[in-house]
Amino acid sequence: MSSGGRAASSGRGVNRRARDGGFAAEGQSDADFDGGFSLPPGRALAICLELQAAILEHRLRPGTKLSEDEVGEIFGASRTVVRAALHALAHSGLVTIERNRGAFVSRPTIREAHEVFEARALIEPRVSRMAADCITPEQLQFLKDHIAGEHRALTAGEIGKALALSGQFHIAVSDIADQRVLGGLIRSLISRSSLIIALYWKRVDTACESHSHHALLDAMSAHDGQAAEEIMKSHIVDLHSGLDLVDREELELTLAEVFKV
Amino acid sequence: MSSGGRAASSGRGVNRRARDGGFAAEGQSDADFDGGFSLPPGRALAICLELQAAILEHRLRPGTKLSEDEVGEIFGASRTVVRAALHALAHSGLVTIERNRGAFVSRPTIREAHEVFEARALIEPRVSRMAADCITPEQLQFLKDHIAGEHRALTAGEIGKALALSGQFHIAVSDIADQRVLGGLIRSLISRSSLIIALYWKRVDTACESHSHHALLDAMSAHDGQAAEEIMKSHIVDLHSGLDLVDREELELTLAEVFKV
DNA sequence: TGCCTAAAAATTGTATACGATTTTCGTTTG
DNA sequence: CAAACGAAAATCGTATACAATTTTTAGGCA
Repeated sequence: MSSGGRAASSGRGVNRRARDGGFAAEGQSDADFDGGFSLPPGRALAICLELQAAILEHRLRPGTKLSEDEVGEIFGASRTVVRAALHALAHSGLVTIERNRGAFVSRPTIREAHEVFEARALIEPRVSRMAADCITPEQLQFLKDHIAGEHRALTAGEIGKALALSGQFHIAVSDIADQRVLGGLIRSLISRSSLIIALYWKRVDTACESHSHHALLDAMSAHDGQAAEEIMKSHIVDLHSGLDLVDREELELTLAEVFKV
Repeated sequence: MSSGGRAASSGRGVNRRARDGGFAAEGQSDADFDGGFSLPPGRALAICLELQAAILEHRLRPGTKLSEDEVGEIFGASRTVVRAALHALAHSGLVTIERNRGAFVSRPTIREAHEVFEARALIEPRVSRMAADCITPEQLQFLKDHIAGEHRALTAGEIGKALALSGQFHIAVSDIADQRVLGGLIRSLISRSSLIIALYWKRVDTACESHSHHALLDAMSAHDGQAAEEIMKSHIVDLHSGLDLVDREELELTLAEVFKV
């Protein structure tokens, strides 16, 4: 059901009252994890993360309808909490809500696709440079393991999972740079990138992660900010040019089929 | 409200069903206007915009508690819709929600303040350049009128309103650049900037808008993208350095006092 | 057959009710 | 008198019920 373990978490939340308003929590290891949604922990967040994972792994395709009743039945929650989850996803851009019509997995337009990758090309190189300047050996190892995980998923044929991990790599980099504001923006852009890739990806085979991510890792291990910036820039430009940005119709499969009918 | 002409667009909402998912509406004159929140039009959106305006005009100070019952009573809505509004504001960063404790106007930390203005210094100059490249005479006039409005509010002593208008100027620029993705990011950053200014502003007198905004206007009217980029960059750096980023306690006034007791 | 109309079904929007958690405040006790 | 305890009040989290809107479907008519 839930993603993480959600352990006991003893005396947290005692003296971090209103002081740190708006800013993500301090020590989020795996228990409560906002995930970019500004939601208090609870079932709504859990459903959010579950749906987000499904969308990011391309198990839910853009355009799929997310009926409140249907989602509620699948996750055993009432419409109230499902609505909160869907609204949160809508704010993050993964879902589009139309009045009196319901929620759908967003279908980014071609224009938005261009803009998203142009925005990433502007923001992420800067963050990569910052990450390269301050990365620790432990973080370096973490990224190395992460890439290994990507590779494993790819060779196992789980390309949806591999793509999701590829996105998480970029998020991990921004976490290392310890830039929470830019990190939040990047998170949002990467989520939308996942939808764009689902719709407009041209060549599945392309080593979208391996080479560039490895090169970035090398630059970062050498603390070469300049190189990291350039590599990230060209990496994103490559991703952008790897898209086939033309209209195309698609058949949408229903929600129940995704979550093991 | 909106930036440029952006005409009527007659039969809207008919054949833009799921096709343009996730992307802000096309011809939003002033009726339905998402305002950055991905909410369907309705009372929740109305309350959102009302509260946002109050926060951006510094009539609601950071730290103020936004009780669901109280907000509901003030706007004549049930807690259900108020909750949706508060959650939307939370996602935009203006409000912080703590489980079982309620919603508060966010109190950005000093660190977040730095990051927000660094992010703006990265993104907005680029957008300014794009706007300078494609601005039309009508849009130029619109900005000119906008600045006049700022000046009017300032001389009338309505400094909260003046600051809000100053933020809207930056949003108008990004609308002119016709960059919706970057525009959305900028919107979010400017909202948070307003909170930061409310908390950490040093000198109220400083002509935070007049000079820089005028200079930017000149550059744009000459379609000098390079100059526009540099002016915006130094403008934001100026704003950043105009902050007094140290901790300070504040007395928070209640919600009812703001909306005419 | 094709199209328009209207009733029925499905789905979302909103309000209200109840349970869980937190906060407050009065009382007790060392 | 101060600190600690506990009950009452306030507030949020969630479920359910009803109203409004949309979509679908059945029927009638040219």
